[in-house]
Amino acid sequence: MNVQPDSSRPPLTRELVLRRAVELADEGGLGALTMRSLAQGLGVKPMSLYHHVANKEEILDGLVDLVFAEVDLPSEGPWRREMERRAASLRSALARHPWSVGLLETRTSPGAATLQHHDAVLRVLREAGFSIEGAGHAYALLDSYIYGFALQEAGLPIGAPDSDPEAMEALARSFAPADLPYLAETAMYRVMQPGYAFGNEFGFGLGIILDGLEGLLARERQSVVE
Amino acid sequence: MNVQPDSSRPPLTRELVLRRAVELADEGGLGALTMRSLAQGLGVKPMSLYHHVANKEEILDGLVDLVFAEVDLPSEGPWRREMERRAASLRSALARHPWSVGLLETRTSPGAATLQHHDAVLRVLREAGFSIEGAGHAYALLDSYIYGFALQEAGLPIGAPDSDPEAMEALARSFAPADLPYLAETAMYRVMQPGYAFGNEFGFGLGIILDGLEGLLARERQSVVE
DNA sequence: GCAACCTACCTTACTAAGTACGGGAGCGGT
DNA sequence: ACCGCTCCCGTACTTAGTAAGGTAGGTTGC
Repeated sequence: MNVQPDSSRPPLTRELVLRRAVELADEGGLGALTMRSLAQGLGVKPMSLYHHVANKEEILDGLVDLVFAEVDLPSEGPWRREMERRAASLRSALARHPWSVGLLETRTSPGAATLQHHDAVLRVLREAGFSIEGAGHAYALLDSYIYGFALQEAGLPIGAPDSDPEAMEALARSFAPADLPYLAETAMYRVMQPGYAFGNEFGFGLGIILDGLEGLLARERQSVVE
Repeated sequence: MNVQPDSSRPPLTRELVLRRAVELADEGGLGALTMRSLAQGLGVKPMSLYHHVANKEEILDGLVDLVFAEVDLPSEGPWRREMERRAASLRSALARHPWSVGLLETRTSPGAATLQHHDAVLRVLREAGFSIEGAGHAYALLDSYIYGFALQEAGLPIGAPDSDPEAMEALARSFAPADLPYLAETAMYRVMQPGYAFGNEFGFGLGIILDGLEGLLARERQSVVE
C-alpha cells in the first residue's frame, strides 16, 4: 500500500500528532478531538496514530504537558515579580486552551515540561528565602488560585468578553430576581459596567495572595533570626 | 409489556435518576456513568431514562447542582466565620465528588441550588459591609481558591491520604532528581513527614485570603467615612 | 362503558468513537 | 536474496448516545 498517500507528507511524529491535537481541541473543544478527526487532520488513517502514541490517554497527558511548555518559567529576579509573571503566563496559557483545565483533574502523570515548571517555581521561592514548607504552602496557594480562576473563566459563556446573549437569556428564565436579590444586584452592576470582564478580577486576588506570602516570608525570616 | 419488571420497583423520577448518577460517578468516576450503566443501576432499560431527562448533558448539569445542594449555605454571623464554614463545606463536597470539579468547566447553565448558593454568599459579604464590587472581588478570589484547591486534590493519585505507590514509582522513572533538585527536595520532605497530606494546606491559603479580604473591607469602610 | 389519550417503559437499530488484529510496502543491513 | 524494522492501512469488534416507534395499563370525557 501507499505509504504517503498525498504528495510526500512528512512522516508523522509524536510531536506532530500532539501539536495537531492541541489545534483541534482549541478549535472545537475536547469533544472535537477524536482519533478519527485527528488522523484526518494529519492526512492519515486513524490506526496510524497508534504507532506514535499508545492510546488516547497518552495524547491527553501529552496535551497537558504541551500547555505547560508554553508557560514562561520564572527566572532570576525578585520573587514577587517572577511569581506575577509566571501567574499571568500560566493563566493566559490556560485561557488559550480552556480544555486543559478540565484535563488537569484526570491526568495524574505529569510530563517533563510540567515537572520542570514545578522545579523552577520552587527554586525561585526557595532562593527568596522560603522554607521548604513555606514554599510548599506558597505554591499550593498560588496554583490553587490560578487553576481555580482559569476554571471559572473556562466555565463562562463562550466568546471573548463576558456575557453571551443566549446564556444570559437561559439564566434569566431560571432566575426570579426577587428570590435572589444579591445575585441580581451583582449581575445588574456588571451588565451596567461597559468594560466589565471577569478576567480583570485576576490581578486583585493575586495581589492579596502575594501580600500574604510576603508576610509569611517575613515571619519565617524572623524565626530564623531568633 | 411489563411496566415493572422486578418486584414493584417504585417509578422512576428525575430525582431518582440523578441520585443514582451521583452514586455511579462517585464509585467509578464520570467514565463509569453511562446511560446504560445508569439504567441498569435503576433496574430499567436505557431508553427509559429519556422520559425523565432530555439527554446526558442535562444529567451532568443536574449533577453539578446536586453537589451544590450538599454545600452548607452561609447564614447570619460574622462574615469571616461564615466564609470559613462555607469554604470547608464546599471543599469537602468537591472532594467527596471529585468528578464534579472537571464538570464545572463545561457546564455553563447553573441550576437552582447553585444560584441560591451564590446569592447566599453574596448576601453575607454585602451585609458585612463589602461594596458590590468588593463582594465580587472577594467571591471570585474565594471560589478560585476553593475550586483550584479541589482541582489539585482531585488530580492527586487516588486513595485517601497522599502518595500511592504506583504513581510514585511512575513519577520516579521520569524524574532525575539531579535535574529537578527543588522538586526532589520538596518530594523528599513530604515523604519524610509521616502525617503529611496535601489537604492540610487548605487552611493556610484560606487564612491568607481572608486576612487580605479583611484588609479590603477595612479600606472600603475607610473610604466611605472620608 | 368505551374510545381517546397519557404515562412509563421497552425493542430495535443507527451512528460515532476507541482500538485489537493483522497485513503490506519500502528500506537498510548481512 | 533474505531478514527485520518502521510506518502506515483495512477490517471489524465493542461500547456509547440516542432517534424512532412500539405497548400495556391507567385516566378522562362523553
